[in-house]
Amino acid sequence: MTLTQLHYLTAVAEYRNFTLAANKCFVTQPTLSMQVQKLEEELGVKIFNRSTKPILLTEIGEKILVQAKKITEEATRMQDIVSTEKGFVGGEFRLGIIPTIMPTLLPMFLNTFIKKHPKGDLKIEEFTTQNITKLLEEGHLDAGIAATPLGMDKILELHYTTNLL
Amino acid sequence: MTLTQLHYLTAVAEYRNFTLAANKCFVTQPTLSMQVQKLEEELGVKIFNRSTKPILLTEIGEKILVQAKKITEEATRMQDIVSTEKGFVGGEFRLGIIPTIMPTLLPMFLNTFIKKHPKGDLKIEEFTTQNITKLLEEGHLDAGIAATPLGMDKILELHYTTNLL
DNA sequence: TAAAAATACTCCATAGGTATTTTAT
DNA sequence: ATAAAATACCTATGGAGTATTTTTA
Repeated sequence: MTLTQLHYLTAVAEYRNFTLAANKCFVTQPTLSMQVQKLEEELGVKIFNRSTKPILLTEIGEKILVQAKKITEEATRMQDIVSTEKGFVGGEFRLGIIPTIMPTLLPMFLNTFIKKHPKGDLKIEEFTTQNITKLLEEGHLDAGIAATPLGMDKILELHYTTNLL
Repeated sequence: MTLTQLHYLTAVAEYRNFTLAANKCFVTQPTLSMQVQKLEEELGVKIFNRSTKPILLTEIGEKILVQAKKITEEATRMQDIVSTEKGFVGGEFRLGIIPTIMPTLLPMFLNTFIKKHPKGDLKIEEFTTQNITKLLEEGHLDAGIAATPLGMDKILELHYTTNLL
């Protein structure tokens, strides 16, 4: 039993369709099918009833799904725990923000940030969207909140900051 | 992050010694060391302080260990859930046993069985060792308890029954 | 007959092993 | 000097992909 198999199992249960679940997991359908089969084999039971039109969980499959979610949930928390701990060792965290969304988005962000980084030293400054992206590239900001019509390309470049939020 | 890595991590934390932990996990010391290193690399933190005489967990390592135990515990429960469900769906469970060990081993077995299969319908009959192996092969028994000088080969043939006990 | 899951292979990433070196008491 | 962890290298299991063949509504 692997964590990957449990993720696949959860996806299939959610979408009730192997092909669709495979796409959502960014793997091919045979890969996902094989892993679910191996899990079923290891546990010695059928988790899904493939005969029905929308695939359905077997009786025992329902219980397996519940447990699978518990495990993957705890596994996710592992990453959170480490991120949180790592988050406040660096001390200062510099956030750039555009004036427009100050009153709306900032409270939401602050709420999340304070929960995750109670010891964090947060510095907030107002900038234009252009300056935020520039300062991020230069390393003068740790994160930025800006309007998104700056292109998905740019947003993807910031993936390394997402786990800090 | 894999469940195996979490098991290794737990073992090292318990024995405070990579070599000893490796033995307990039935792998070699380099294998275990590498997996712990990969976990540390993935999480981006040192879990153990190797400089101290008996290896010690780092501050963050302590928190990681707690979470690792939660995850592996839930993973173990998965097996239990399935075993329990499989245990009583078949209804009757036929156990062959040799007279010699009736008074000694049977109580131990019963204790385990009842815990795991509260709804199980257990049928116990006395047979000779030869008959037990024969009846197992023929499918007339679900499990047997016998003296082990019948050769490891025969015992290995019964591996599919071990998780029922 | 279409859409979806299962098979049959091929490939390669990596868990695991053996041998050795490095590092700390 | 010695016990233990790290490193280097090799092997092989199995996760993932492509192509194809069953299924079943």
